[in-house]
Amino acid sequence: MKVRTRVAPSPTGDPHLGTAYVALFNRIFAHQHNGQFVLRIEDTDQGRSRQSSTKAIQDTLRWLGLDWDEGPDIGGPFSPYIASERLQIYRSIADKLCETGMAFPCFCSKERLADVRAHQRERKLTPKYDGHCVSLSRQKVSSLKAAGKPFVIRLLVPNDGVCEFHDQLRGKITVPWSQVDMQVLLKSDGFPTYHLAAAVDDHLMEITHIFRGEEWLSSCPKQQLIYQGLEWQVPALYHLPLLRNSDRSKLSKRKQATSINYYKRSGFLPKTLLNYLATMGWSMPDEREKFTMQEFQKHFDPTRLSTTGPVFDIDKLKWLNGEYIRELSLAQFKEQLLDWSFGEQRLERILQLMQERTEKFDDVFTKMDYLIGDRVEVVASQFEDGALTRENCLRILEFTQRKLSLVEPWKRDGIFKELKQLSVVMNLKFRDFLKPLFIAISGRSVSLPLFDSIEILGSDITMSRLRSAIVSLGGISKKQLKVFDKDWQSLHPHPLE
RNA sequence: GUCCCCUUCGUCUAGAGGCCUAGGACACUGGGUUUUCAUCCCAGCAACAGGGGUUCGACUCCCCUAGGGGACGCCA
Repeated sequence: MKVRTRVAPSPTGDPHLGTAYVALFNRIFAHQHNGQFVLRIEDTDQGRSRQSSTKAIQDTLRWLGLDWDEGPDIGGPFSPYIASERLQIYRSIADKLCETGMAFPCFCSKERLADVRAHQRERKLTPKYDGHCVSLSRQKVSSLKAAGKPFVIRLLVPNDGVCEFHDQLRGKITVPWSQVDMQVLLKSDGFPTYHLAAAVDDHLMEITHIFRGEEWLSSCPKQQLIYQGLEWQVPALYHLPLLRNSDRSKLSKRKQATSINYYKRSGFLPKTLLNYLATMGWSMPDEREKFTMQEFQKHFDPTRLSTTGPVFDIDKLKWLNGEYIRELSLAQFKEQLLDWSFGEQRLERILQLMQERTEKFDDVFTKMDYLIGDRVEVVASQFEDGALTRENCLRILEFTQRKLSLVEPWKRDGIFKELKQLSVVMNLKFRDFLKPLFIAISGRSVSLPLFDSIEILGSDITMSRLRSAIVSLGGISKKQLKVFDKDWQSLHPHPLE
């Protein structure tokens, strides 16, 4: 049997560990069966999709060694592999679904929908579309369209009965249709939603097996409806457990570093990450935990996949990485270390800052240490000797995180502008405002220029240092976070997001 | 709130009815090797969520409860 798998990330934000996790299993399974592994970019959200993110996803997957047989940059027999270049396809499928009565145009306003959902929540019902436009007559539809009224295409979902579908790891799953929303398939901007795009592309690209996150389990009924409406064969579905934070919630940026680049910049080897990810929810028959991708491919067996959500444990990741580091030859160690520390022009960037601040060569390395490796651990007392209270420091660190998460591109001048403006609206002297940031970023109150440092470190490391500084200061309580949220709102009358 | 999924040491996991006195790994603790540290070696700590069934026998099968997670968007 011909096996084809895919990973279909949306290019929003930083390349996520979850993407690598899912890509790994899809790729290994396809290659184990002499099949193809496809990378497809689902940029179906015009508002949030970024070109830069598409590139970042490809770069990091390649860095990990998770390269693909067909994809946006290398093409393939089912080109194009970018959703936004396939709009015509989705539209014609959506039309087809409308013609056969599997879907219908909906002219409801967002306000009305929000209203309906609010009422349903009040009455403790599952919030979903109320069927308002289901039985619009053809004449009515064409006159509304002619009048230029914006509309979406929705999937028609049965009122009663149950949906049955199959997950390879969990077996038969049944969901009452009454719980399934009449999902939008085509948005008013003419773009498909992920549900439509994924179903259509998977079919047209002849995808046979899908390994994806468990978060998609509840949308299976909708997808199955699309498949059945078109008389398409549903691919074999394997819903992998979700990677978890240490508190067992779904791995999230706020609680833990989720960006693959963070792990790269922290000095983990690609093979460590792949090996570790492979042990999340899967185990070798002989229980060995350290293995190569060749060994993984040889022994991978989806029936050994477990369904409980594994906590992503950095301690164990560090141990594994140590194992791999120690087995490097000295030459390899040297080469890889130098590339990691000074690659990508980093040394030049740093030395530019260093030269004018240097009197003797032996000053250099102690001053730039925090840009190369991890900074020293910070303690609360370091923040306390200035003009700011602990709470103010926390507020600055927290707001800086929020500000920086919106900065794009990640360049010194833009970062400066944003933070300068933040200090102004916070009504703080810039000097005072910067103090906790110097400590958080460099571990010292005096260091190389802050904004250059932040640019050189990159967003992932910067964010993690800010987060770690917040922890060192005792963290932000729920109550405090509420206060901060309010303050943040008042500083930004026109929300940035 | 509703629906769906999940439940073995703190964490990752082995376990497909008797092999379980529940095994391994990380972390932690103690000891040994080593000029220090790290590595390495040895030892220790530590779990079947609870309750009902089924069975001669349940970590393994079924049900209930509890807990955790996810989904409920013109996000993916």
